[in-house]
Amino acid sequence: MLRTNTEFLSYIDSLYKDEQLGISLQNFEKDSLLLRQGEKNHRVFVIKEGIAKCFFLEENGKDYILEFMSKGQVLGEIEMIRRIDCLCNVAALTALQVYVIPAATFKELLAKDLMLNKILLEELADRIINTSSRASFQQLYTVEHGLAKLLELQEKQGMEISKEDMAAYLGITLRSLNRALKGL
Amino acid sequence: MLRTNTEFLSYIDSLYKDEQLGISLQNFEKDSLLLRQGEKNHRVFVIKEGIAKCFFLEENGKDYILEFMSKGQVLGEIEMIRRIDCLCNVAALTALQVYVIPAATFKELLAKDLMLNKILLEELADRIINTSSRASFQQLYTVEHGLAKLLELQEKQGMEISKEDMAAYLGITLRSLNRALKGL
DNA sequence: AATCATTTGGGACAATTGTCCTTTTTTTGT
DNA sequence: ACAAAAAAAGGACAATTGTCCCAAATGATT
Repeated sequence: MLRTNTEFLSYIDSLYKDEQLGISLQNFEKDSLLLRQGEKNHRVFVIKEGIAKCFFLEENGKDYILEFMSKGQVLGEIEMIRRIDCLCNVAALTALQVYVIPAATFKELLAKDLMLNKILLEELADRIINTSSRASFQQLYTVEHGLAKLLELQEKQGMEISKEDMAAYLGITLRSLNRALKGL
Repeated sequence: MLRTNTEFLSYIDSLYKDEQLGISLQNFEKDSLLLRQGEKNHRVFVIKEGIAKCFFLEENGKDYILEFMSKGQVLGEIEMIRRIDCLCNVAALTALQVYVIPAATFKELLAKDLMLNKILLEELADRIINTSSRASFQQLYTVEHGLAKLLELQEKQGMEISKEDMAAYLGITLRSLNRALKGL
């Protein structure tokens, strides 16, 4: 649930030293938006420190949190690979330090660097496993099952999530979350 | 919803000619299982003709259909990339003709062929877009919205799906599907 | 300490969905 | 054509979830 990718982090750490590539470090404060759903994007972020959330804002005003991202997670790469506008919003849940890779650099590496390709393939495959397992689980089990799983993960990661975010992660209302919490 | 990938199909078409690679063609009859959730897998399939469904079978006995796959779609690649047992079941909805790529060949290509890497990255990125958008939509909108969208897609693809599969795709019971159909 | 504003939790009712089981329709075999 | 079997549809009730709104708790300000 809190995704990390140490391999990607050390890969990018070493690329950072090569000044040719124009990779920089940037800070975002808590609650700022790194990517805004539907807008153009021209860089790729890799989280060095902190936690972000990726979420859809649906037309009916409801949020759905896809993932919580931490060390070594890439942001904006899907948009770059598929040449589309931002799929979802990405917001900083804590202060963030991120590597920023310019579009040109990322595309060049994609076209030439087998190591990047390998790491990305593994990351995307993993996300598919996660996202699809979760979709299935959330559709076919009760909210209480989903909540129990979420609390377990949260415990294990030692991470605290606001109730609003928990509800958005489960795809339910706050009211239902409160009820489910009682029921445990 | 009915995923295809013409680029992948022509790529594999040309690889097939190289006999060194040991890629073969195989037929599956309607309703047969290509991959069984939880079992080991040692090859990658690419659909040349026909339609398959990927679905989870949850412990409570319910099915959730992830995708309907057709021409040019890869099966088993995630398992190969992440070295895991089959994530879900894959069943033939129509008679199928598929290319079969041995594990060794696929891994070698992964390690050396930038073209394969590129095509796969684009395919996986696209699946993430699909799966996550759908998860969000299904969680945050009513069944009727989801059904309307499904019927629309089905119409557009000129594909017919059994009611049981429609329900499994929407993650609801047959009873609920029938009710929703009335409601339109 | 008192007041106001903001956040958090829950009551009441309506709407949605699941479960179970019966009824209706379709298919199959003779 | 008809009976038997199988598949599909729907009724009735229970459980779950959402909506709307109010009450309690918390926090900031004077």
